[in-house]
Amino acid sequence: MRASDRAYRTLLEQIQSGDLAPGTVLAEVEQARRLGVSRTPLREAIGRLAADGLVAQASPRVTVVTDIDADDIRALFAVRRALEESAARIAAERVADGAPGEPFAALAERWSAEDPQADADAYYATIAQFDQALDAAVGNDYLIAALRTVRTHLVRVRRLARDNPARLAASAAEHRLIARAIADGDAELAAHATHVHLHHALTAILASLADASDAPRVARSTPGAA
Amino acid sequence: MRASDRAYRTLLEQIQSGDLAPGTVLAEVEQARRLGVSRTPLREAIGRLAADGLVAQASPRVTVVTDIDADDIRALFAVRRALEESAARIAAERVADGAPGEPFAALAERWSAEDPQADADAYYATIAQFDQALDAAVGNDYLIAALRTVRTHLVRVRRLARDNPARLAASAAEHRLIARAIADGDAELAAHATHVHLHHALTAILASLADASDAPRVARSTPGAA
DNA sequence: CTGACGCATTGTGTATACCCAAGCCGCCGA
DNA sequence: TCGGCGGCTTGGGTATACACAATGCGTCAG
Repeated sequence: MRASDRAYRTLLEQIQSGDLAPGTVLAEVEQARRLGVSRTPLREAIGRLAADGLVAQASPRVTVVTDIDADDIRALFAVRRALEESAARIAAERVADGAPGEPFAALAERWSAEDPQADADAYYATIAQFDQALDAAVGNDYLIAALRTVRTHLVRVRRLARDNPARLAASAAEHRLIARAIADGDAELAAHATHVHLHHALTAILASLADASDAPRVARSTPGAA
Repeated sequence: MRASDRAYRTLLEQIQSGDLAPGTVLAEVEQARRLGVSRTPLREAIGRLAADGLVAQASPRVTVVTDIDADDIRALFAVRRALEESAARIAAERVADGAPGEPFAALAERWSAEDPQADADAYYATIAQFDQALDAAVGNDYLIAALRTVRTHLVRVRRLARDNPARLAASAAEHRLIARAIADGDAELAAHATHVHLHHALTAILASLADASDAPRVARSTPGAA
């Protein structure tokens, strides 16, 4: 693998996981030394992160990890709603038009069979499979690229708002409906179920954020509302 | 301005204008020499173009200008529909919620007053102003970034499909309705009028493409159907 | 004559050196 | 003592040198 790819993946992971907190300054020489690559591939990695919106130029000389607040999450979900509703609708239409619906039927089965107590990691792994099936079903590179950007940011949002088991179970049920609708070729239901799911997801995330600001963690990097 | 920015702008312009035809191989040393910059900033420019989807790695060693066909245009419009309908709806909602609607009222006026015989350049200049007003009204950086990518590709699509005066006049009327709906804060009308406009635009473009393949230009870079 | 192997060439990936601009600190003058 | 100016330091932008890998062509063997 190329050094620039390694640098990108490493920085992406560390930003998404919060190891590199929002506001952290990414100096080229320092990061290059830390990641064991030279400045040239590191610059390319930072450029890609900037294109993703995960870092930004605070001033002509300093690049910082971008922050994400409740307004960002609302804005992100507005885009997500637009793209995922379309994706669900198109996928269902294509299934109705003869494309294979088995992957979605299988996922719907997974979500009904799966232990609702399963941990968040298993849940998100299944979500990733669903996303992959959706991408394959829509077969639209432009849409996939746009969704990829949204998902990149979404990883950070999920970290900000830890899910509770009840929400996870409800979310699984919502996804079961979406997957079933796509498998059945019901475009309108797939789109509306997606809308409903995203509404609940956004509500839960914002509520979780409000809780977190009421009882902030120790060693919180940003001052918060407290 | 930075050398990498100059290289990016120049290459972007030349790809969008067709000076660099689809399939053209972009070798680093050759392009760096041609644009009068060194390989380092040129690599950054090519990287940005790759992120935009305007160039792609055909093989590990060759980067080529991507092609765009009827299927690409349909895929692009699927994304465009999702994003612009949302943008129009959100803009109208925000106007209804107290945001200034004057820019859209002024644009609606422009489109009703404007000479329907006006040339395509003037038409697209007004469209650009409308896009700018829309971006400002929605105030959603994630949505704006996604729309920016779509518009980047759209420039190439417009070049492929030369517009006729009748379509330009009809399109102006469609935009007048959209702008009025936003100015009036009518979100549903704004979204549906956008949907209708994009349907007509896509239909006209595909028809124009079909005409063009019936009577291909001389010196056409790709063999075409003829 | 054909196919495979090896060498040469070319171009990308990476490292590094140089240059310039911006920010900061200290000094001087008011 | 405070404000402004100038130099120094630091870091990003660019150019270039070097290394490696892939591709293409030529040659040799079957």
